[in-house]
Amino acid sequence: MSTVAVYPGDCSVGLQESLALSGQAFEFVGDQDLDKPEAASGWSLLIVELGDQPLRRLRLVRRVYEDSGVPILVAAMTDHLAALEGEPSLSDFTVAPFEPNELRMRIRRLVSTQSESDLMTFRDLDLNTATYQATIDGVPIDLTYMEYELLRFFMANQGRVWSREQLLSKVWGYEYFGGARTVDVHVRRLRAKVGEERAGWITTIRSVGYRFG
Amino acid sequence: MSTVAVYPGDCSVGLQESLALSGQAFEFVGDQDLDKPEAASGWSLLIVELGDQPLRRLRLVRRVYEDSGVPILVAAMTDHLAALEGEPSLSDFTVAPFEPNELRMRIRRLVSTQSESDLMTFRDLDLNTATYQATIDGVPIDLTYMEYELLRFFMANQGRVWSREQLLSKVWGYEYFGGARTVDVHVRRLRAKVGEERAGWITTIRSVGYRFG
DNA sequence: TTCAATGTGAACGCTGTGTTACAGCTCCAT
DNA sequence: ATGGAGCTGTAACACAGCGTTCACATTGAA
Repeated sequence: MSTVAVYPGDCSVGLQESLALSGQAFEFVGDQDLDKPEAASGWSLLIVELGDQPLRRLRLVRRVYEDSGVPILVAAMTDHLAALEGEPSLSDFTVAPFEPNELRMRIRRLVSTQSESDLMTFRDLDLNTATYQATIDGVPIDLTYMEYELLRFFMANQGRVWSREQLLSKVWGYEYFGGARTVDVHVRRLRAKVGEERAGWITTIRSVGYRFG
Repeated sequence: MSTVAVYPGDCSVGLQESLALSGQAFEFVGDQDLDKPEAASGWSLLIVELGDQPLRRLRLVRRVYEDSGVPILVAAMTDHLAALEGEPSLSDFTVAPFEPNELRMRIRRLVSTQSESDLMTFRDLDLNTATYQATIDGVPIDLTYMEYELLRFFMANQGRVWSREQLLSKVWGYEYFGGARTVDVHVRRLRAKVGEERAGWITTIRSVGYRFG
């Protein structure tokens, strides 16, 4: 599920060194691994170095991608870039000489973000600010606008106490005139929607305010 | 709609040369351009060089992305890579020294994701941008021009919420002055034409906007 | 015990959205 | 020109969802 595979097993020394320096665990794979139909199912990413067989390896890339849909990072020489043009099967590419920092970054982008979007996380609660969706353990919960905004503020500002007045001005807006009890009600609804076992994530600090996390 | 913008206008010589060699047309923009709220609506890509103000420019990147959703390519130094970690607003990045071939490739990848291929698909709905036809399960449905454009934008930019203002500027054009309710009506017409069971593909996010997929 | 602060449930009223109708417009055939 | 047909934007109305508030219950501190 989280294996980063590298092909071919005997890839260039430059790539090997950069991989080593990037601080990631890898599994080097050969042709026999790629031929197994279920091969890619355990991989979160496949890195393919074009090396001296760019066209052959590109065909390979295309096939593996179409079979498995696994993200593919191609390590190429400058001369091979033209061949990558319009190739839909590669998720990203990098050009020799391979630099550890860049490589590490590209790997993490591909591995971490299956869906490339703003994501805030607390335990098993995710908040996607691009899609305006909240999920618990992957299961979406639907929040109303204000519930969402309040939760977002809490998740972005964890660990400290916020008074009702502060919350009103920061979440509802500076110009807002309303009773402070409004906050209470929204906190209550949030607690209810995230479920009983998570309700404690929002702590009440008596006669002060609320704290998340 | 197909302008590639570069910020800052006085970017490094190395980047300028690579841009020139990459054989693409550019428009160099400054702060005043980015401050205009509808600025990015005419761009298909924004290239930002972090230069000597990495953090400030990263904030800028984040703001522009959240306002407009335009793809952003960051040109960075190796030292700045760590700051890009987990930044959802950047679509891609490249590391100095900037190489023309690589740059050109990354630009084309980003531009072409937005100006989609001839055939776009979502579930059983196909959009053939070459023939300007939409089909459900192979059966053609006829959409008016605006319905078609709206659907095309949605399919090319799935999964993220778009406010009515963003849709107006991105689908109708940045120079457009019109009531936001226009969007509602067109969304409704689209929903009606794709059929009841598919109407839910366009989700209404109350007091935010719409999301497709 | 007593009082203040907070939890809880329900009701009201407003805002945003769905829906329909229609007027202006372009385009095309007559 | 002229008529009609289709497309688009806007206004008007209806309705549902949601935020706010209130009343009452419960908790916790003095």
